[in-house]
Amino acid sequence: MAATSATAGATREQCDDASQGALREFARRLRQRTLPAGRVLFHQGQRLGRVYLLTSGAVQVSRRDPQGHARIVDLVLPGDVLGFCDFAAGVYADDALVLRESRVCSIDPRRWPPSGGRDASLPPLPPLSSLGAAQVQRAMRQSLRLRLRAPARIADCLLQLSQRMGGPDIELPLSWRDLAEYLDLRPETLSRTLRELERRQCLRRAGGTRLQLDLERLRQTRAAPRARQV
Amino acid sequence: MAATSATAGATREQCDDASQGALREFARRLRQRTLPAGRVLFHQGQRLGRVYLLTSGAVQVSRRDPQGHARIVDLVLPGDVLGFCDFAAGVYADDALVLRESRVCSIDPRRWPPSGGRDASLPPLPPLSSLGAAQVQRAMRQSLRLRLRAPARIADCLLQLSQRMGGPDIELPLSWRDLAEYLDLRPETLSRTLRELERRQCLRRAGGTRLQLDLERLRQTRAAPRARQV
DNA sequence: CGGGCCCTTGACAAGCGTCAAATTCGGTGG
DNA sequence: CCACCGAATTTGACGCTTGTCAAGGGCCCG
Repeated sequence: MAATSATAGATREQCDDASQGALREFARRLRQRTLPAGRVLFHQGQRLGRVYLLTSGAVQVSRRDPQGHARIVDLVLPGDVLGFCDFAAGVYADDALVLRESRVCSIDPRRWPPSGGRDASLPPLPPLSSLGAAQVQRAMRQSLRLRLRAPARIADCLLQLSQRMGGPDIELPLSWRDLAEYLDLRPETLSRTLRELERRQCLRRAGGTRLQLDLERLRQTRAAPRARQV
Repeated sequence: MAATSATAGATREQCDDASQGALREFARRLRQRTLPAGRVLFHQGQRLGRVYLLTSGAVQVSRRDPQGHARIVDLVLPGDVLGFCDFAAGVYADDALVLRESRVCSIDPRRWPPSGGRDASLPPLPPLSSLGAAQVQRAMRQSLRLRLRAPARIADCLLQLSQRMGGPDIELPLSWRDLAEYLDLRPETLSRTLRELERRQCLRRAGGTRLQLDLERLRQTRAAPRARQV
């Protein structure tokens, strides 16, 4: 049972992988900029000028709630699209902050696909819409993730990170505190659950936010049913 | 405090309203089909042919989890876009089921904007991308909703329904059981929380899934902080 | 050295899930 | 029209998960 579930999870991952890989492939044919950590890509309320495609590094997207507290609503990893959700409104609804030095393609939606991308020997650049589709997928995955219990929620997030970073040894692009906020957990709960995952040998903490993951055990944790089956 | 929060919520609603209203306006210029309740719009795994725009009725989107249990991941209301998330993959990832007789515009992404829509006296039809942006917005709202406690989560959902249905008296397009599943609550919890909302005079149940809402009180419930502020 | 922030741990409480059972409701057949 | 069935909903009792509060340790930086 756990085995089949873990397999199904792996299938979903591969699907994600394919999509991200394709976007990264396309990104290679575009002009990229390198941005230092701490740079702000865009502010809430700013007029929308660009849609971004991340090829390395990490970006966080946060939104102020009515109480004025900033909530991290999205974590953008290599291969992800950023800023698309504000396309229709014409105004950015969130703040985007570069967490680690990142390489991004800055895309002007009005000039897509770019004329520089015309090369008959290569497959055509995807329509702008398919970039949007990638962002819907990410938002949907976060919705599904929030329906999991703390251990599975964390496992799903770490598995995604390991895919994008390309290996089982990763360093988080944000603090534990911010990761907790992104996963809608309290820092105390995250800390306790990590200890529990460590006890189950799903991962090892190697100083700071560095982690060594056991992908197979993490998949089992993610696939563990929310409760005893009826 | 509660007042400002409620106001901020109203602003978000108006923003949503504008976007949905715009899409509905555009939909009026397209050919529409009427679909009876129970009709399946598309199946998981089916090759993607169309993107849909709903102008009346309601559609649910569900996905099988690894245990084979269908989870309702999206509720599509008038003015919403449907099926866009599968654009890039070319295959539908979910099942879409018509809950109530609905009118939909069926959009072929390869032929957009349609030549029939060319009329110099009207504003141009929006790019396909902006339809995608609308769906990202919806997925993001569901993510934010799942971060609320049960009473606020239900209040947010009911407020959205009342907007789209155009008044404080609404009839849910799905059963309580399915609404609970959509909101990631157990039916028991939904039932108990509804009783509590009724006690607070946020709503009255008028038989079956018919409801009379007190929008102002619901906004206050939604805006109530998750916990005592530090 | 001192202060502040992040992370951790413990104790406790609240919220929600789980189970079991009662009740309501819609539809069906007599 | 009424009895009956099954599914949906409701209610109660209870327990697990997570949030909350308080306190302490480690680390960086002034």
